[in-house]
This record gives sequence, C-alpha cells and structure tokens, in this order.
Amino acid sequence: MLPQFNMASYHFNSIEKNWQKFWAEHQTFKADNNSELPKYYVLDMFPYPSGAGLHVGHPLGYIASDIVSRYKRHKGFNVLHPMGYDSFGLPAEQYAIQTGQHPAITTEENIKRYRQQLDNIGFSFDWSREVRTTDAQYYHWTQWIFIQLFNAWYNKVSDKAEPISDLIKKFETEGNSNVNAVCDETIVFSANDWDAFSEKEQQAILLNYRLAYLSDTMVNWCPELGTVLANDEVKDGVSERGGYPVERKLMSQWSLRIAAYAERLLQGLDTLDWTESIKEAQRNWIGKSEGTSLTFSLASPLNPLHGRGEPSDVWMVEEEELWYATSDKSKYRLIKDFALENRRNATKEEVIIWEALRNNQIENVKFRRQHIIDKFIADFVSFEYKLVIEIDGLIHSLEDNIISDEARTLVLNELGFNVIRFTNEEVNSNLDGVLGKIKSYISSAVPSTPSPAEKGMGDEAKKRHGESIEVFTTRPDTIFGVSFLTLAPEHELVAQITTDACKVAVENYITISKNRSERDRMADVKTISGEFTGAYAVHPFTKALIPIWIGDYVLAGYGTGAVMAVPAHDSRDYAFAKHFNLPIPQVVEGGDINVESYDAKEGLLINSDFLNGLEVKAAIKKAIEKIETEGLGKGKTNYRLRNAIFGRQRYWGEPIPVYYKEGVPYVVEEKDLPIALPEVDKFLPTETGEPPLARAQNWNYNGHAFETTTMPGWAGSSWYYLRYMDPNNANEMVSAAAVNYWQNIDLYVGGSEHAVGHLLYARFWCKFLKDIGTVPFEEPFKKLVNQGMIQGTICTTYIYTYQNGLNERLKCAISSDLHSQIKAGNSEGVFKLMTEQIGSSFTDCQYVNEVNVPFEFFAAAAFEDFEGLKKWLNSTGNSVTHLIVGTDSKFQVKMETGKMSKRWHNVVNPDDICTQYGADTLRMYEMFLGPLQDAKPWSTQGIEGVHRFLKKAWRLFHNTANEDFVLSNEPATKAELKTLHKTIKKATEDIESFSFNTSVSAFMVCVNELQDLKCNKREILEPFLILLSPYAPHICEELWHLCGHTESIEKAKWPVFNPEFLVENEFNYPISFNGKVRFNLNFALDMEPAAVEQAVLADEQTIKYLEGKTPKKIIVVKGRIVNVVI
RNA sequence: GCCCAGAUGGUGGAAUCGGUAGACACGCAGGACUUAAAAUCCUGUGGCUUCACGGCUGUGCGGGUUCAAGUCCCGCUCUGGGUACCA
Repeated sequence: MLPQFNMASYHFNSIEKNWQKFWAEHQTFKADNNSELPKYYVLDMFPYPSGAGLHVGHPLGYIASDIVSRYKRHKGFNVLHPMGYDSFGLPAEQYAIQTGQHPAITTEENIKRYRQQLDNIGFSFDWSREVRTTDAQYYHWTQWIFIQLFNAWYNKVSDKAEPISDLIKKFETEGNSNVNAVCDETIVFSANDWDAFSEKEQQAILLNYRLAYLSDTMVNWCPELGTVLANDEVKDGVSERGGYPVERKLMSQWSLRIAAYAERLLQGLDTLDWTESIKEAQRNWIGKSEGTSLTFSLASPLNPLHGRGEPSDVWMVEEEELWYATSDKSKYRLIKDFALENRRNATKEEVIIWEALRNNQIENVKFRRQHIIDKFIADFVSFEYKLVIEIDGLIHSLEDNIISDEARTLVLNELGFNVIRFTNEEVNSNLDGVLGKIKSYISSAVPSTPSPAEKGMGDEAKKRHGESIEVFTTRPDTIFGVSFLTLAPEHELVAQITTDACKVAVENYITISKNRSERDRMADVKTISGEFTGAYAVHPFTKALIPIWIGDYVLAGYGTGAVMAVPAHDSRDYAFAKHFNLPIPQVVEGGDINVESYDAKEGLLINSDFLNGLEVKAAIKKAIEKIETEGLGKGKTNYRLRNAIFGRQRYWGEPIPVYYKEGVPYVVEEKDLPIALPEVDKFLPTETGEPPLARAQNWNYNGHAFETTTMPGWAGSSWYYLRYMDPNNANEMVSAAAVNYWQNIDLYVGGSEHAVGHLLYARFWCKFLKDIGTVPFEEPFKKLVNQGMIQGTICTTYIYTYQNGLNERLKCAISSDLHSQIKAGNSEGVFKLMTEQIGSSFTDCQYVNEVNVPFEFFAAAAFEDFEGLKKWLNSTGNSVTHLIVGTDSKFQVKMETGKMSKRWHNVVNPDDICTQYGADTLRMYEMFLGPLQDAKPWSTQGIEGVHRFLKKAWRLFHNTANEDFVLSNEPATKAELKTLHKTIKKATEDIESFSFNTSVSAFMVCVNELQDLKCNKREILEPFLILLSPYAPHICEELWHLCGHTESIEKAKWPVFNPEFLVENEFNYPISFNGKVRFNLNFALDMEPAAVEQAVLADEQTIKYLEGKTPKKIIVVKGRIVNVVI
C-alpha cells in the first residue's frame, strides 16, 4: 500500500478496526434488563459454526437485523440483539470420526473463526449474552425442558399440558375411563386395576401419556450416518445433510408428542406477522383435514385368526371362541352356495330389529347379528343372556339346507340358548310389541358371565380383529360412488381377510412393497400397483358388495390406512380403477369422467339416493349427519403432523437425562443436571450397534444405565431465544423478571429453509413452556422476515455413459476456481481440486467406478475437446467405452446458480470483501443487491458503485482541494433542508418496511444532491450521518467524532421528519392526450381543477395537439396529471 | 399434480394509492484533468426512426375494465420455492 500522505482521506481499514475496538471496550451495545425504555428484541437465527466459515450469504440477514437494531436504538428503544452458536451437529462429529479429534475442539476453532468474521462486519451484537448449545450450562436447561415434557401429559379438556402427577392422582381415584388425553392406545382400567398394576406396568401405561415418551416407531434410518432422522431432515428419500439413502425401520425411540399441539400450532399462525408462504408451509406440514370416519362391515367369510394353511372350509369353525372373536356386527354370512342376493341384502325386517338392538339400546344388552352358533347362523344373539332372536323363523344352516325350526331350537337349547322368534309381519306391524317381548325376557332372565372370548372388546381391539374396516374420508358425499376399498399393504387386516385364492398374489405384493425403499417409491409415483384380496365389504347404505384391494398408494400411517375409493371423484382412485378395470360410477355432476376424475368440490349429487340433487357442501353435511345417526362413523379431524422423533444415535448432542431401572425409563432429578456429555474412546457405534455413548466408562446414574441416544439438532435451537434474556442464570432457565420484560421476539430474521423444522419445533416448545408457566406468551416470534439465499455460481459438467445398457447422466460440479485453474492449464491445481471434489459429488452416483480417471476427463470437458478426450480415453483403455456427451456429441459445461457451499467450491468469504472495500461497503452492498427476501446470485458487479458512494459522502465533509475536514455552521438553505427531510422520510419508511435496497438508493440521491448544492453544513450533514449510521456505522462514527462529538453516534436521536420542508406550491403537470403524455405545464398546487382545465385549453401546445377537434372530456387530478380525451 | 411467489433495458433493480415506466447503481460509449496510470468529474445510454425538432413502440403472451393499466379482472406460458400418493 502507498504511504498515506493525507490523513484525511477515507482509510476504511483503520477506521473500521478502531471503531470495532471502541464499541467492544465501551460495551456500546450491551442491553440492560432493568430499563425504563420500551424494549425491542431483534433476533437472528444463530449459525451452526461449520468448518467452511461464513460466506457472503450468511451476513445478509444479520446486516438487515443489525440495521433495524441500530435504528431502534436511535428511536429510543432498549434493544436486545444477541448472537450465539448452534454448535451441536453432524459435521463436527463426522470430522471427529475421520480424524479422531474431539468435536468440542473443532467446534471451538470454528466458533473462533466465526466470531472473528462477524466482528469484521461491525455488528452491534451484545456479546455478553452469547450462548452456545454445547455449553453444559446451556444444555442443562435443554435437559430440564425434556424432564418437564416427560413429566407432562396433554389434557384435551383444558387443551393444555398438565403435570403427570395430576394424572396419576386421577388414575388412583377413578381409573382412566374419564381421562380425555392425547395418548397412545391403551387399555381401560379402574382405580382398583391401577392399584393392582406393578410399578413396571404403571410406568408402561404412563409412557403412553407423557409428552416425551419411548415407543416403537417407524423411523427414517440412515445407515450411512448411523442415526435416525426427522421427516424434515429427509429430502427425496435421502438425508438432507450428506445426501445418503434413508430407509424405514421399526425402532424404539424417544419421541415428543408435538401432534397434541397440532390445532394450537395451526391457529397460532393467524396471529403472526409472517409471510404467507411460510405460514402456508406450516399449514401444509400440519395438514389438517376434516372429514368423517366410516365403517364398512366385511361381507365375505373370514379366514380364521389361526390355522392359516388349513383346509379352506376351516371357517366352519367348531371353536366358538375363534369365530366369536371374528364376527360381531359384521354381516358374517357363512354361506357357500347360498344365494348371493341374500348375502348382500339384509331383509328389511332384520334391519328394523337391528336398528333397535344395536349399541346396547335395549336394557343395555349387547346384541350381535348374523352370528355363527354351532352349525347355524343366528340372526341376533346376546351371549350375556344366552338369547337368540330369529326373524321369520329362518336360521341358515351351514349344511346349505334348511332344517326345521324345532330341530334348530333343540340344538340351540342344548347349547344353553333360548330362542325367540318373530315373523316379518310382527316386526312390521307391531315393533313395540316385539321389542317389549325382548325386554321382558331380559328383565326376567339372569345374565351369565361371558367367557373371555365372549367378553366385549374395545373398539380398537375390534378393528384389529377385523370385523369391519374403518376408513377416513373428506368426501362423505361421494359415498354412493364407492366402487372398492383400498387398504395399505401394511394394514393389519390384510392377512385375515385375504382369501386362499388370492393369498399368494397378495403376499407377493406385500413383500415387494416392503422391499421397495422410500426412495424407489417416490421415484416411481406414476406406477400403479395393487392386488385384490378376494374379500368384500358391504356398502353401508346400498348393501352392495364392494371388493377390497390393497395398494401402496394408500399410506399405513395416515388416517386408518384404508380408503373408500371413489374413482369418479378422486384422481388416485381413478388411476387405480382404470388400471385394474374397476367400475367408475359418477355421483357428482360435472367434468367428463371418461377422461379424468372430477375432483372439484362443486356440483349436484346424482345416483346418490338421499343425497340426490344436493350441492356438494350440503351433501357432505347431510352425509355426515346420516353416518352419525346410523352409528356408522363420526365427523373427525385428521392431522398430517407426526410426533417428533427425539433420539439420535450420535455422540455430539445433548445427553437425554434418562436412566433405566429394570428396563423402565426414569428421568434424573433436576438437582443432578446437567448430565454432561461423557468422554468416549471413539465417536462410533459400539460393536453391538449401540450408539457411541454406550462406550463411555463408568457412566451411570446411581448404578443405573443412562440412555445412550442424544437429542436431535433442533433441541437446543428450540428455546435459545429465551436464554439470551438471562444467559448466566444458574438457577433457572430464564428468570420470570427477564422473560416478562423482554417478552417475545419483535423481529426474527433468518432463512426460509427453517420454515417447518426449527420454526415449528420452537413454537411447540414455547406453547408447552407457556402451559407449565415458564413463559408468559404463546408464540415466540411475532414478526418473521426471511432473507433470500445468496447463491453462488456452479459450473456443472454432464457426462453420459452407457453402462449395462442404461443411459445415465453423471453430474459433477466444477467450481469457478477450478474452472480458472483449468483455463490456466494448471494441471496440478486441477488434480488437487478434483480429488477433493470427486469424493463428495460422486457419492450418490452408482457408476462412479466406471469413470475411474476423472481428472483429465474433466479438464478435457472444460475445453470441450471431445475428440481429444475420446482419443485419450481409448489410449488408457478406459472402461467407459460408450460415451455420449451432451445432446450434440459435445461436453456441456453449464453455469448454474445454486447454494454456496464447500461442496461446489464457490464460497465467497466476506473477509476478502472487507479487506478490499471495507465492512461498510459490504454492508451497504448486500442491502443494495435487491429486496431482502429475494434470492440473488452473488456478484461483485456494482460493489464499486456503493464504495464510490461512501467516498463521496466522506468528501462532503472534506475540502476537495487539500482534503481537510471542513464543516460549516451556517444555516441551511431551503433546498438543502428539502433534500435532508426527503431522505429522513424515505430512510424511516424503508427501515420500517424492510426495503433496505431503496433506502440505499435514497442515500445516494441525497449525497448526489448535496454534492451539487456544495453543502457542507452541520445542520444537514449531522442528521444525515445518523440516518446513514445503521447501514455504514464505522464511517459515520468516524465522521461524527470529527464533527466534534465525543459520545458514540449510537446514542444520537433519530432525526425528526418535518413535512413543511417538502411542501411545494407549484407542480409541473404532465399534460396527456388520450393517455399519452405530450408536454408539461407548471401550475400552482392550490389552483382548482376547473382553472387548470381552462389554462391547459388555452395553451398553444394544447391547440396543436387537439388538431382543431373539441375535447370530449378533460380529467384533472390535482397534483398528479391532466388528461385530455379527444 | 397441488400450494405459494415471481416475470420490467445489456445487468441488479425502482415505480408502496390505477396517474410522466426505467429511480439508484453496474456496464458500455464519448469527453475533461494527467507525461502516464489510479482516482475524480462531465455527457449520453430501452428499441425502431429522424441531420434535428419530433414520431412510433415498449413492463412474459392473449383478451378485458378504465379518461388513464407494470399495477385491477379473465385465460395462458415460463421461472423460482415449498410439498407430495394425506384419502
């Protein structure tokens, strides 16, 4: 650098270092927890300190939030603007596995680098409040929250989380029948039962209620990473980090019952000042759908629960228990060659009686219909009272013939049953008499104790035993359009209902769909597959037989894992029906179902019995009513949101504060927190496949084994905003005083990639913490602004190879620096960079071994020297024999914009920009690039302009001749004041609306105008410095002190806009003819439209444009425009 | 497929209420200062047309509403993001 003869020129490097030091020493940005000032909390999403360091994309949001923070301080707010590190995470651990270095060391180094980079940009963070999720003093409270979740259950009645101790009290006094909780399926028990349970049994039951619970769940298992991943950590069937394949696996895992909060998480969105797209993303993720459940009874004979592979007539069961368990209210018609129509349609009289008997309506007695007793099927039976009711004397024998009533009665009597018979006529004409007879029998008889098999089962159990199939639908109006049912291949009923004839095909299908990985299934959405089970269900209204299929388009995990297929009005059902040639009955008018399904929720119902002629909306309502009154199902709301899996089989995370006693999980006592992450010899799973923590020596809780999984990455980041309020509190997570003062976050700035993960989990924890009284608010982030990604340039080469007859495209990125190495012919540099790169970018490519000499390959590619490459490949005898390159036999080197990352070698370090142009230029340039929310590719085009602007601003304060600092105390002119106040207005409005790019423009305009006015007056320039200081704090602080101030500019009051200076008394009206502006005329602003009209008409230019015609109309908009209509 | 956002000069973008489209900057061209360079300053810069004054045209495409449309309405096309057999 040249020696600096003139001390007054703009030496940004030294200026910036000086003021950064000054701010640090004076703790200029320290926020006070005890202030009379109104508070303002501005938060950035804290970074994960990766080894790559910050790139120019990271500071974008930080700069914006820093501008707001500094602005709010000028406006007289007590501003909390902290920063910290989300320092647990996979990359540090992966690095540790490779190098053996402890992740804490790498993390510490990375944090140091991040801090240095952040300091270089001159952020106004209050560093005294820094938090790190990896600090034991921090994760102490992450573990504490886990304990609170473990000790809580969700009460649906109060709609909040409550202490588990209250629940235990309830169990002790009244059992669980009156408890309305969000929980897993569990048995119904009384207070006495609870008392009789062992400790182990009690704990197992409680685990079904706890908000943090252990259960066997299907998880996303990533073998490469050796851990499970949350749904939002999996993209397109591969891990978001690293891009490794992910498979489904059943594992015992810690989970959090976030689904309990689904409705509150959904409702809360309406109260937030977030972009619609992020709210929409969360709504989609929560996935509320309202509809109804609906039960279809099974029509075909059930295979017995046991005895698969027995002779096919095994269903003529001799074992009462067996068929008992599988019958109940289904229309269980054990008829071989019995007339089909009899099977389909219950007689009218049977329906009448059943309507009166079902659901314990009479004397609270449970009746079952169409039940096998011995060799017979009874119309209705109560086991409790050993009572058989027959209508019209018909009992169907299994021998396919009818024997006399007497004979049947005899047999039934022998079995201990009493038989009452009614004729159809009696039912029709004297139902009351019929029911009275039944009642009087019951009241005189003595109930027997049912056998275990006869004992009523809970609804869940019934479903399991397959008397009926429950589906969930949002379109109950289309019930008459159902032409088949589809079950997920994993549906528990499949094995039971599949007929012998279909067994082989169904089992094959299940095997195939099981083995298809998630990834394959996704890649292959278009392929329609399924299999007929051979079984039929009965349509609840028409009583028609409906074939039951299985298909993998139905998901086991959603709804009931079964759908009623309405092909005419659901595109997936339509595709399935077309493929398997199933009927497609239309029930809603509209569309052309020969071409495609008509999914729209509008039109009139047709072919739908009691729904005919109704609009879809009305039909849905009526259908639900009918379904509910008939007891076939009820209105129901489903959420897509799944409970969050909380355990990771990794080392570098918070230990879960749980220990096991006789296999039962208990949380540690709060006084024993934090449970520190133990030392291990290796950061790998044990030989037996246990997580790395299992390697820890002498690591136990009073002799009991600790849980060995750790918390996921999102645990620490779900509450960090609270710790900033009170970062050094050793006794509490956050003091009530601190959280009551700071409240929730006024402005949260971060990337939209966290739309569902972090933002949803943090909201969930906040709601929970509110339920337990730790925080006073329901939503943590009032306003959210998403900064767009700053993208880098990715050079990509496409290579096409023939392997095993497949034409596959390999993709490898060439970074810009690699590209320049190639261009420069520096083969050594090329090889080095390529070696680094091939490893990462080829991991997900199965033909990697075929391209075994990639360096020259790529070098040639960049030169598009196809012939040369081919020659070279032949000379090496390379296995890539058939090479198709591009579409026109050329290598393609394509420039794309994409994520800035180490992987693509396109990271731009902000430090370099700071050295070259200064932090103030970097800050202003990043703001000037465009709207904060937009994604934009990084380019330094234009950075000169911003730098030039700062130099111009500097010169306003300096004599151009000798570069001395000069400031005039003369009063400002009207023109100068107008420029200043225009800028005050614009700068203020733009910060409030986050339009930082336009306010940079406004500063440029201001400086340009002041330069033209040769203004160097204190009255103008000092307020201007305050306006500019949030954007370019260093240069403004320097000039502020040169102006003679001794205190930081940060303490200065924001200038007040005075509209008087902008008042104009004249306006240069554009005069347009038929909307086309031709010339301008100056008129006083207070001139009335009529007068303006006269003046315009009198103008000679107007006369010229009128061409002798009379104007039809003249529109004068005061202070805007004049339009003459000819 | 569905949901959301967007499309304006050679480039990034502005026009926040329906009222002069292209602010501000980059780039480019020309010029001044300088032995030269850097730095700085001045002029021009959507397209077509004209010596010029000017004229025509112009905000992804096709319609419409209006005195007036980048802006509002209807129908498309394309791009980016989210999501994906969610019944």
